[in-house]
Amino acid sequence: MDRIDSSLIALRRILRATELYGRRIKQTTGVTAAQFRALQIIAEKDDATAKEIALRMRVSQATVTSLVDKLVAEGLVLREKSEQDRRQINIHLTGKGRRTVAEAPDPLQQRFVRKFSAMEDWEQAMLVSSLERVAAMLDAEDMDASPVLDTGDIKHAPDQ
Amino acid sequence: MDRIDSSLIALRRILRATELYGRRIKQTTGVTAAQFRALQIIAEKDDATAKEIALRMRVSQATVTSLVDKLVAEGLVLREKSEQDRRQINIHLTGKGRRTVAEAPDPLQQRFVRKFSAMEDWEQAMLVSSLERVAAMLDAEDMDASPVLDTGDIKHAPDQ
DNA sequence: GCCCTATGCTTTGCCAGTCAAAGCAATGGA
DNA sequence: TCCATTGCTTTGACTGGCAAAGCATAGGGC
Repeated sequence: MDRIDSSLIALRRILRATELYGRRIKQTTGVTAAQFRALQIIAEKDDATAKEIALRMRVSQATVTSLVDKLVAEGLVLREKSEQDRRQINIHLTGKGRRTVAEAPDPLQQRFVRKFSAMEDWEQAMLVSSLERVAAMLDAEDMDASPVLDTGDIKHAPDQ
Repeated sequence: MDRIDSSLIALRRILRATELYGRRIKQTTGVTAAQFRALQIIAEKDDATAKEIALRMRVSQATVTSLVDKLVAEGLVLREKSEQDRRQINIHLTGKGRRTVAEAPDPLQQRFVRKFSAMEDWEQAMLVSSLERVAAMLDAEDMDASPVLDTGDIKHAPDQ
């Protein structure tokens, strides 16, 4: 087994792990991964327009509409017409939404953070540089990825 | 920005890159990523049972049934009752299926392989060990991942 | 040889995410 | 005043995914 195989297998495992965690979360909690991602983007500045979310998530506006529909149904966000430009809709968090973002459990990310924190300094450095290297290898276009995995937010990861 | 953030961002970029590539392939080729993954598993031994595919892909048998339905509709595979155990179904490739697997373009994986090959020996080694480390951090259970990314197969990657 | 349980797959019915295309509403020139 | 543009939603469709129920076969145990 050569290194190319090994690296591809490892990548595949990473991909699969996030996929499986996503599914599990969908089943156990109310908010799904995609919905939560949208929620986080809104939470960053406490509100956002549909277009903004669509651009950040790299999905169509139609998709955002349906995601936001669900968030509204859950009482996590509210729609409100912008006063400046009444075509725009400001989507902003409710108290419940804010709480959800803050408290959302994220087993995958927590797991990562916990184990990462336990690593030696040099190991951490190596890992970061390797991951960034791989990311650069894979993504063609610019990406404004925020520090967010599919299903969680580092900023609020509880067990540090 | 600390290392945890950096590593999570990099991970997110990797995830997103594969996600976007998957979408692009879905749009340009007939087969979707999930369907192609199933096809590859079948191709490995030229045939497979539904259960086998379900286990390898970590999805339910019901899901496999629907994926195979689509592959059958596309004329890529055929279902055939096993002679040994008539409860089992052998799913095997057609000529078209074999051609599809062999020729399927895989920009993401090709890209990775090309860049990986261009790296220094020590860099390759570091990358492999880092990726495996991360994979181990993320996946709880054992995983028998084959050397296959979401959308392609290293065995047939053309540009070496 | 007959039951009964286990096994392998499909069917049914559901939900989420995603898009394209069409539609509606407001903006902002010309 | 009109019209093109912009921002969002609606509609309708497709894929992936699951659980539960159903169907057919296999294989013991008696």
